Amino acid sequence: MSLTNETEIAIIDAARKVFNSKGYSGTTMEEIASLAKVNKASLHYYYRSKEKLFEIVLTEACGIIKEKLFSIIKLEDNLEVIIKELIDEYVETLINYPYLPNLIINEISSNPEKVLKILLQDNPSNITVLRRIVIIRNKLLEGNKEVINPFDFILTVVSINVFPFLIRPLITNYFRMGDEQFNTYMKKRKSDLSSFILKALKP
Amino acid sequence: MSLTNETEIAIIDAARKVFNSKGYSGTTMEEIASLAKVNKASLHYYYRSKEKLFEIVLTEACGIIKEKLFSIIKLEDNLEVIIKELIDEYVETLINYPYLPNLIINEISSNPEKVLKILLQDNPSNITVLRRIVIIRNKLLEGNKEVINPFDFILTVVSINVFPFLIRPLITNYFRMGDEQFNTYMKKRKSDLSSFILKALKP
DNA sequence: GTCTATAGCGGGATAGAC
DNA sequence: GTCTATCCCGCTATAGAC
Repeated sequence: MSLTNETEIAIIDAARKVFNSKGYSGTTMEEIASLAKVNKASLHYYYRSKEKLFEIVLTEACGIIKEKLFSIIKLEDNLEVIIKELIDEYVETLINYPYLPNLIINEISSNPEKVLKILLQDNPSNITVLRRIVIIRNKLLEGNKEVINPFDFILTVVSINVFPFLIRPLITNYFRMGDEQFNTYMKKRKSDLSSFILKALKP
Repeated sequence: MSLTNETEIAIIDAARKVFNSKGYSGTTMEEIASLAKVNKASLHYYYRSKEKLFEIVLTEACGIIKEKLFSIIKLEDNLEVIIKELIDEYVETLINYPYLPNLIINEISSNPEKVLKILLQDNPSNITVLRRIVIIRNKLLEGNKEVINPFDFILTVVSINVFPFLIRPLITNYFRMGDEQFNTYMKKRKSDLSSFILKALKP
């Protein structure tokens, strides 16, 4: 699965897009093939089945989440830096990989155990997320800021960052904006959010 | 479509559940029928087609959103009361109608215009949401609290409340909790959230 | 109004030519 | 490695008995 071949890449690229907007059962191999500009049979030649193709897209998505969004925060940073980096990390990742949220949320509602398994594999103790929580807890305690528990805090930050991307089509449609405008808005929102959150944590 | 009939209700109840967890194309009429304990042909007898059945479930869901989540805030309340009520409204509604978030999010990614249309119909100027934004803006200004623009503010509050319900299966699986425990957690979180947000708004 | 049987088709998958 | 043709299952939908 080295993806050196042009056709292979074209298929995966197309698969991501279609799976993202239509979900697993909503997409047809036909549609992926036509978007990738290859023959339907080629999909099976390269990836055996629809299931396997989806598996690859899903695993890849979880990989990005693990790599980009579960990454450990540096211990030496202060809370302000940590929050800014956390928000930055999320917004930039979701702008670069816009198909991530829908893909994962869809799979969570039909196969939560599967998503959990992929997210935790090679990492059975889920060390990075737990460490992140612990580090944040310590930072909160340092400043006597423990009005909120660290899991709640992470959940809140993730919610604020991910949810707007989930309802992006609604927002862009309502305000008649394009994707670039939406991205600009989300980027601008980063600094507003971090000052909002920091203020909430002040003792 | 008066839903006086037991069978009719059983079908709709089943349809909501299946459409929620599997999405439109992931659900089969067969599955709805067996969950409702009626014959497959009865679904067509009562609702003509899968499409029409889904339409009803979707419209009903949007109706709940309009009625419960777009409702106008009382002008005379202060910001603290408004925020508490907003959060309360969301959490209680999502606990009572757990299928709402997935259903809508799914449809947003495939048919954003359709969702917008249903949400705005009988309400073309989208007056309640706009009024809510305006009221909150005024309340923010009263207290000199305008660090955040009111649309951002609404988006943040909605994100914080809705997102956890979207990843509920992940949370309940990871922490090995049941739905009741999850609901208790979300209820407890209400007061934490409102003090968190209020703090963030302090000048 | 509820059942069984079946029509009809869309879509995943494969065979086999090139 | 890429194409066309085709198989075949599963699903929506309907006909028709009861």
